[in-house]
Amino acid sequence: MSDSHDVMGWKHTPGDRARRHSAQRGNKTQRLALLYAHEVTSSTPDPSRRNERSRQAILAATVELISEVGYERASIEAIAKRAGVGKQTIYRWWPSKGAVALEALDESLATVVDFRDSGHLLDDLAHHMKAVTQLLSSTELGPVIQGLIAAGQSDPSLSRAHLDKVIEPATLAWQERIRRAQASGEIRADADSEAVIDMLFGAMYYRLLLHTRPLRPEQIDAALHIAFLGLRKPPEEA
Amino acid sequence: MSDSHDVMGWKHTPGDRARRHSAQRGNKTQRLALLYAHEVTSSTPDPSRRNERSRQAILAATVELISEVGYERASIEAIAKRAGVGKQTIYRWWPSKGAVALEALDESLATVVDFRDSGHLLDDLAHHMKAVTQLLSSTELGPVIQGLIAAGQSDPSLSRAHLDKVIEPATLAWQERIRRAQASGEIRADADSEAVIDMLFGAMYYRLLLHTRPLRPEQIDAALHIAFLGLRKPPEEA
Amino acid sequence: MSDSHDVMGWKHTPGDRARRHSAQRGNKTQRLALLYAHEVTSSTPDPSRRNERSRQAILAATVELISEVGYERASIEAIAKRAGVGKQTIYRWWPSKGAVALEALDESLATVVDFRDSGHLLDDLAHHMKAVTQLLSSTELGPVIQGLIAAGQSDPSLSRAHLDKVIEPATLAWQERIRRAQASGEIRADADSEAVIDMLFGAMYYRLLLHTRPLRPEQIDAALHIAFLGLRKPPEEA
Amino acid sequence: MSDSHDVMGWKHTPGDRARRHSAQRGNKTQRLALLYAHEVTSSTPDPSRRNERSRQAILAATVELISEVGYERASIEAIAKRAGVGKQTIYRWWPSKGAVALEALDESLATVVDFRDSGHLLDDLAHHMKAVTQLLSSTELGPVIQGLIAAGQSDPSLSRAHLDKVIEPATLAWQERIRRAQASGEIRADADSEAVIDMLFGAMYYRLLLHTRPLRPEQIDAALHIAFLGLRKPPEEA
DNA sequence: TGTTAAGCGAGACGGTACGTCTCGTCTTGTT
DNA sequence: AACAAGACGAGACGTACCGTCTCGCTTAACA
Repeated sequence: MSDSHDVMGWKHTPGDRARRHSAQRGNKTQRLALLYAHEVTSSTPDPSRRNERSRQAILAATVELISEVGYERASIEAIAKRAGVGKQTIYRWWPSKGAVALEALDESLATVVDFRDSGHLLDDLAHHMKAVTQLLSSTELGPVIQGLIAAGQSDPSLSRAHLDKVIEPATLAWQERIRRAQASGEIRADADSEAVIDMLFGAMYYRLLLHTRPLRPEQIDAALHIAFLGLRKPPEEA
Repeated sequence: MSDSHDVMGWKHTPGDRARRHSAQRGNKTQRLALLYAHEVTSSTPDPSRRNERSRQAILAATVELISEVGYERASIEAIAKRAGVGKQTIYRWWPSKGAVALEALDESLATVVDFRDSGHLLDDLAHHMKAVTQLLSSTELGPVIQGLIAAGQSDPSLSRAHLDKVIEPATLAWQERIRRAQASGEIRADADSEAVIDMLFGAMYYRLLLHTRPLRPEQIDAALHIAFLGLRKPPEEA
Repeated sequence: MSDSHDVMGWKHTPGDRARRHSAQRGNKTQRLALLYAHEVTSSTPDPSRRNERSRQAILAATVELISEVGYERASIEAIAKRAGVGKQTIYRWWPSKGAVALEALDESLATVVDFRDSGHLLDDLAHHMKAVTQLLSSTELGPVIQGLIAAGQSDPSLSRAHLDKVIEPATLAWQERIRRAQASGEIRADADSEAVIDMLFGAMYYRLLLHTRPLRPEQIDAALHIAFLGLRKPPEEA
Repeated sequence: MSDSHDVMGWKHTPGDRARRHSAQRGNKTQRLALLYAHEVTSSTPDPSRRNERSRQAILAATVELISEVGYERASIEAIAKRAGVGKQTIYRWWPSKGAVALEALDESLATVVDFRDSGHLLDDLAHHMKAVTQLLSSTELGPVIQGLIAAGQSDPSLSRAHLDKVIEPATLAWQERIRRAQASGEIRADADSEAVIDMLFGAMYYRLLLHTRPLRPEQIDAALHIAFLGLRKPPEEA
């Protein structure tokens, strides 16, 4: 199971690797995995023999290079050279540059983006969205994310993986949070939670990808202001 | 002036071409342009001698190829071959594949997207946004737009040109329209018109580019519903 | 005809190129060739547009590199770099490193090896074989020839081309010469001319390829001595 | 001494292995060898622990693969896989593919080629050369020998080993035999025995390596006919 | 009405990067 | 410690396109 190719073409499930390295060698999980060994194709590499040092060097080199020369011009060849690694070591574990970039992003992300429930939806949304804004504008990961989305336009499996690992975990959590706020009467009940997310996150990504204006935290406040009060003329002003 | 390179690197101003072709050959405007010929670099081509048949063939081949094999895999080499044209004829008039795609998009666009003012902002927005949704989801131009935005992530001049020709004309018009609605008291006055556009258009592009869910007209209604009423619990429900 | 692929996979007949360059542009031969243009496949390059400077640079770089680092370690990549040429320019005109080496050898050969008929077979053979010996021992072309024969062991078409262009023209001429000497009564009539060539040339190539002893002109005299007198004990000594 | 690297880079002297296997494990010869162990580098493997089954499998797989796909395309990787052996097991005991092929050839050879002295030089030469011809033309070992000589062009130590193990034992023996025939008056005394061998063996290898014509036993007779009688017109015919 | 200069179709060119292959070494766990 | 297995750094392979260039040809504007 942990060895089989996933939708993205990855030859392993990156999460398993982390678990492996945090566990004792030769433990039960390891032996269990061997029972499924017959399921894998002959060309599938063995994640338990993977060189963690190389993996880290590749991920680091990827983020560095992309932030230096941009996503497009960061070739796999250059990444390998910078990481002091053979090209094949990249191709062995990832199906494309995008997959490497996504894993690099994923690793950096855990610590960056939070999710908290203070009981006040708007405050929490503002806090989260400002963190995301900062991430998207950052010199390091901003270009990685832009490049990832760009590459996703012509690589459905990369787009899918990006959704699964990065986008949906957050959006689904927020949709759930919104539905709870509707149930508790904190906000109106007839709003489509998915549409709310599309609008709030969309506003950020629209600026990021269309380059209309620079992404700024103030934008978040303006957006939440509108989302909360609505455009309709307030009755008391009538 | 019509011959000088613009921000995108175009060797002509596409608009001039249209004007040229609607005018008689050899008229005064033409001759005037030649007076300025000494200002341009020696390699600047003469738009008055351009082969319109080739230009159309290139634009058509570009849209066809992109919709068939995707933006990335539609190489300039393949476009030239499909159009029955030499590569140099493309490089002579456009600086990049993206520039060709943008011009192709621009030509197709005029007829597709409208802008009307019925006096009812929400209705007009809904009408426009549904037209845009249809465009973005279309088999022909959808991939062109996606590819254009993707390419824009690593080509600022393309992104700029896309903004100038396609995005901003619409968004600026809508921002103006919103401000008029605020002035006339149709909607509340304290909403940032730019943020409104970011949210509404962002909601569409977010789905288009992140591939969370297919773009649907119903989504537009849900978004406008939220934008108009807001999330705040209506006082009468309290 | 002159444009079609030959046995070796060459995209042209090298000889034609020479003729082309010695002729006036746009002459009859040129126009005639166009009549046969429909015979060539779409991917066949057009020899009349070939860059002679590049061709010469490639051939020179090939010989240089091979004599410096040996045939095996002279990669096409390194040849291209040394010649200041794109790899594709090599692959466009030759099917393999061996083909380049063979053409380089062929061009150098014309001036090197002679064929003369003084009326005295043994003298002429000695003269020719010593020239060949010198060639095979030379620092420049020796390694090219060794490499060519080595590569020919696993590339039949290269071996074939080597035979056609270099080996057989000489051996067939000598076989014919031997037969004439038999007819004229200069040497005995019952010797198989082909076997004679195999033995004389074989003696040189045997040393070259098996590395038993260095190739030396004296060896030629010893071989011809045996070939002429034979091993049989002369009757007068009995 | 038996453990030290030889010219070829072998980590053992193959002959010792044979001796070892014919002896009881742990006998005196074995223990004696160990006394010299300190002379060898730390990475030198211990031949007494060598797995003979693997060695045989490797040699067999090598000959098989080469005869199936040719020398060039028989990679060490493929040989290891076919032999059911780790790559390191090959690299531990041989310095190159050629060394493996040579040992495989050497083992097969003992039984194939004979050397006899019936007192009639020409007959014995004919017999031996026809056996060699058969060997060189065989589907199994022919390609091995061709490949070995080809590889020898860019690997002097392989060429040297080939000479030492295969070529020179035979040629030296034949040179000696020829000298005896000269001493006994069986053939003329002024022929260079080395040149005779070069011519007779060269005739076979020339055909093998240059691919002028298929190797045939009849060729041997023609060659010996010439070598014996010589080309000179016999006086009695005058 | 012939001259001439630019656009054109075609495609060769010097390059870069691709994704694959094999090399010879290194690492891991088994025998 | 040799072994089977195979990951690793290295780098060449042959291909696909890039953007520039050069070649004849066609096609106007001018002379």
